[in-house]
Amino acid sequence: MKPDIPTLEDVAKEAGVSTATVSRCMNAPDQVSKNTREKVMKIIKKLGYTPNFGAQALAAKRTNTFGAIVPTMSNAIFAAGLQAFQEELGKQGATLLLASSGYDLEVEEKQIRSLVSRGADGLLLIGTQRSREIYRLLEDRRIPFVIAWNYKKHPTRSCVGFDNVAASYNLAKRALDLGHTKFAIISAPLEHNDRAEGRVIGIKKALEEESIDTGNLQIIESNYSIENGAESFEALMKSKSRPTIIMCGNDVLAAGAVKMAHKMGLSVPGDISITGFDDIELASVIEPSLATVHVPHKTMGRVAAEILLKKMENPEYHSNLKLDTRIIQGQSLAMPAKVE
Amino acid sequence: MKPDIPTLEDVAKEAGVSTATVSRCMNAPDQVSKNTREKVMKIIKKLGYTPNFGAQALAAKRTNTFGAIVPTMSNAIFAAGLQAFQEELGKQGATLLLASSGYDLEVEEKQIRSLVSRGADGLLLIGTQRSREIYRLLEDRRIPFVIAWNYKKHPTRSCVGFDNVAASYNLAKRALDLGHTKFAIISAPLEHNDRAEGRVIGIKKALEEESIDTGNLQIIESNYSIENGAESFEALMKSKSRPTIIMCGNDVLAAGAVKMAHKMGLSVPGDISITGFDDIELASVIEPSLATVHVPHKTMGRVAAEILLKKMENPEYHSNLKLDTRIIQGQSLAMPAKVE
DNA sequence: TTGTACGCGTTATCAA
DNA sequence: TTGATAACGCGTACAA
Repeated sequence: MKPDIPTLEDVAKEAGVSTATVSRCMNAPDQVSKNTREKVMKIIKKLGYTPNFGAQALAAKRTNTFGAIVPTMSNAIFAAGLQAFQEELGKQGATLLLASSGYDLEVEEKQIRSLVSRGADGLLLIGTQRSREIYRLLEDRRIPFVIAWNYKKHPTRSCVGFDNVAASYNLAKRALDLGHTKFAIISAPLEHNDRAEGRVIGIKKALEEESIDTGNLQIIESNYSIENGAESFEALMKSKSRPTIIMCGNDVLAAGAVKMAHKMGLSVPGDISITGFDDIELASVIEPSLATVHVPHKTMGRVAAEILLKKMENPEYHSNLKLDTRIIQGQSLAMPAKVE
Repeated sequence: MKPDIPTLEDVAKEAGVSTATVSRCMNAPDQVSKNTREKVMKIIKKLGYTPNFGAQALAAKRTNTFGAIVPTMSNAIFAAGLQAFQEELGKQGATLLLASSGYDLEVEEKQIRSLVSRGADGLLLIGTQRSREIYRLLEDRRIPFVIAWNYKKHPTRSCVGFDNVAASYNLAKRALDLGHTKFAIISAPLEHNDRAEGRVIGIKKALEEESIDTGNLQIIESNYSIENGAESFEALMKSKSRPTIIMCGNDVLAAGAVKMAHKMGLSVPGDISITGFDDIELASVIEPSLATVHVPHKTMGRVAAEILLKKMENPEYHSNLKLDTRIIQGQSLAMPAKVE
């Protein structure tokens, strides 16, 4: 009556061989004669045997499972990257354990511990900001990990990302070249988010090079949603010193800004220029099309998987890979109406 | 030199108690005297002990891990639903094992087997289309699963979804009421996708009720991307019998259609009405705003988790939950230019 | 090429 | 309240 789950032993008995032989059929087929192998495989199929993961992990000390912790799955950029990450892992028969931290470093830390204790063979992490102890934990246990979505040269750690500061700097530079001097920023929350932080830093750097005071630069921090982008935009445009350009930390916030601009009867880029970041599909649908920064999210996910798999084979392997970004010259960025 | 990972035994020795006591400290704290418990917990912290997952699974026969298989993570609707699913699980200390099948039923089947052998305590699946054997496998092994994103009454299986047919029917009905008679459809690929299929069926049903011939109704199947939506739209508008309304299987395809309409110098909804499905954020940013169907994706993810957790406690529990959708009356749907 | 037998780190049963 | 100890299912030396 019990729907007993077949074990290695069941297969062995039915096939008239030892459990060791059955085990070898699955893990090292060449060590078994073709004859017995075929016999065993038939029984395996017949019984619908699948190895017990716990036992396997316990005995073999590896799980063929990789963990990833992203701030959120609702963000298209992580979704696309994860998709690529998982596809690459899938090719090697590995599985993905996924958690999302909600941009909370403590939650992330718990999840790292959880994934580690679940025997993750390797980890994909976003950004570099986390406690020393957690890095220690990973390094002590020799758990390969790779950091994505932010580039930071490091002698032993691996990362695949891009230079948020430089990308943002370049975009701001372009705005300056067009004659803009009155900037404002709508950023994702900066705390515990080195990507968002980098993007703001890049803008400030560009402004300072042109001797524009960044002391009273207006920066609104806003959670990832179109609605929030719209609200922040409204607030900025109602302030006493209207900017001529609003640079947004990501395309979603920018989309909200554009939406609100229309609602307020403002022309983009006639009355106000708006820029985004990420180049998600959304950017091309908005009218006017969004000036933004293209980031190779899928490539990042795929490469992260590759690095992790290489680290599995050779623990000494590491790689700091900086991917290129490029500015998408959308119509939402143009010269300011009146250059003083 | 080895960064030996502490085990239950290490903790037991250091604390001067038995392994059983340490185990109880973690799993049934009330069965241990406050005194020893505190002593043990201190050692656990000190040594940085975390239970070995494999061993735990092997001994306890449950993993506190749930699996989910989605067609793709790149689709915002699944991303949002998964996010909610995971958050709900997280509250109960459970973790998510995630895989994506790329809309391939065979891949999905492999992944189900993989997740099962990994000891997933329960599964979230999308849609109802899969082989009998796989349902048998799950039911034989008494693995709780819940089907989401499509509703189908069933005496023993659980699902939380919505009626794709009815929702789509209602939207088509509204278009008919406005006077449209010449329809065309841009759908997601229909094979192995009961949601997409249902949406087409709903439209056909509405048309047939008005005695509109659906025999030569133009349906283009198109993969999920703005670009594909645009191409399909162009093809339809260049055909000899131009429709007055194009109903799209999802908002992303619809966004592409709107984009191409602008490019072709066509006014929406003046020259052509366009509808979407899903009501992702994108729908509200497009101009004109998209007429679409709101689907409670997050709720679906959350409820799916709740059902699964209930099934864990009581294997007999099951629930067929139909969530409501509602039509979003966007500006992209209006009366046709000339009603004949 | 195949089989024997031990160990992996927990949980859970049964005594004490 | 605590401690021995037997599973749990598999991988893998080692032996045959």
